[in-house]
Amino acid sequence: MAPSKPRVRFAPSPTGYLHIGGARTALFNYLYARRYGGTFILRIEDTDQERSTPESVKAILDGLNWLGLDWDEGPGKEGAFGPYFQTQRLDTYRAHADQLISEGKAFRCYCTREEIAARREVADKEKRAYRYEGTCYELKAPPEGKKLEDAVIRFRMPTGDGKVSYDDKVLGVITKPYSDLDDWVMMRADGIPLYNYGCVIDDHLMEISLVARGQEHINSTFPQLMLYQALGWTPPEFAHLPLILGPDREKLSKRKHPEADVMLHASTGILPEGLLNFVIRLGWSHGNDEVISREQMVEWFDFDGVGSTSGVWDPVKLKWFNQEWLKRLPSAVIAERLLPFLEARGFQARGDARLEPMVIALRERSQTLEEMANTASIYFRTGVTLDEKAAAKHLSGDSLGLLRQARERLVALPAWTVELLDGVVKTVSETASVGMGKVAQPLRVAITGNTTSPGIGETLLFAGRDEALRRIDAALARGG
RNA sequence: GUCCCCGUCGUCUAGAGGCCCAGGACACUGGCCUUUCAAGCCGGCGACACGGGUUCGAAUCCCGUCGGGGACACCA
Repeated sequence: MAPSKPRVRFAPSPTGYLHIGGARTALFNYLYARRYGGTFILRIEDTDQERSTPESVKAILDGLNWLGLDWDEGPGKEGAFGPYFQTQRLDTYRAHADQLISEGKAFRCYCTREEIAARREVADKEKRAYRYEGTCYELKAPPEGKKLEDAVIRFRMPTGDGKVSYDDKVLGVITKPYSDLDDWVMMRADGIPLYNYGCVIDDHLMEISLVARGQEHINSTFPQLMLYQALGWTPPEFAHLPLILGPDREKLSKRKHPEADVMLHASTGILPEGLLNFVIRLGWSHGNDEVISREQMVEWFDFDGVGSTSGVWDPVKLKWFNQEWLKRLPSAVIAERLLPFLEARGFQARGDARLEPMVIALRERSQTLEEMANTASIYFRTGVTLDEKAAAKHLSGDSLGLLRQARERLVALPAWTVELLDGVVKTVSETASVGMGKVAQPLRVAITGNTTSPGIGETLLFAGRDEALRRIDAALARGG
């Protein structure tokens, strides 16, 4: 059942950053290839002259690299089926188009866009699919006033009441009558192929065995299928993946949804593991499993687990997944990834002994690296801003006395460890016959400026001996 | 408008005729734990769009209705 050595591809057009929908398409293709020992190909569909940019190519490669979705063939990994940029394959498209024309399966069309639009309008009004119907079919030479270079190349749709259908790996059999299809443009006058054309030529020549892409492409698979037929080629399998919808229930798009940008999430401290885990659960499942590692994804992924209903982007659940990975990944790894966020806040924490313990304490209280860095900043900074309400409640009256007692024992400590630090709180509270909270809270407010933080021993440790004592003194001074 | 796809808790989903008066996760919520906040643990709320069939029996199959989304370019 499982195809041996499938060849699959991700074929983005470089017209902006890598977006979430593309990332998921890439992920599914990647996983399928990895699971079955196949090949994952990255092909750049840069035929849109107006919108394609080298910067976008870089952005897409960067995005895939950040996600860890490495390709076997494609930019930077030239294989036997290159080149992998469509603009470098123009001769190939031209050659096949010429062949199709000579066989009467495609034709040069000299009509203006206006003429086409007008006729299409008439067809719409008469409630029938637009068909080119004629005039250019039999042309052996350009009509008066036109040149060969003016002609676009159109596919000549068979007439009659035939049907095209295929068995989608996700949706099952889908059929479309010929009468719904028109004489679509394969290639522009300047020799640039259009999507449906370039895609088929490349998929076949690159020996793609399965095309997995978003459901927005369902309708374009029919003209593509007709082309395979005309060329006498066996089409690959197709799997159309459910769409990812924005909070407004519309397809996640770059224009309307900022969260569609993969690297935006990187910048807010989402881990690639978290993003991938969230995204794979949108449209794919393996029983009730939620938190899934890369290894398990590779082991479990297949298209029979892909659902057919679109999923809504849920930033809350994304963060939950992210925290799960924050908690699961080795603390050293998280520490390393946290560094840039600390640097952005002006702190050089590399090599700081407090870093890893801090990660361990903070990852249970943070959903993103950004949150973690913000909290960690409190300890790296010099001085602290006290929250008025917290100070009023915990740095007044009896609390001040307890704080002073704690300070005396703290300075006397032989070493600054969590155990000894916690011990001080315990001793002071026992001596004064009060609950530990009576001692811990004033300390906490003095150190962090607020009433919430990790355990008091850790909090003191993170601030460091000198800084902690300074903050306590400041709090004491303030309280009178 | 035409064509295509889809329709289980608010959201992501399990479910492939009896195991389901529907299970898990997020969120929300009650409690436990506790030096705070988290984390963790225990509990609660909450859905098979609707109407017809088929069947001894339907969330699961068929038809219709309604609803949602997508595609209709010399963009991909």
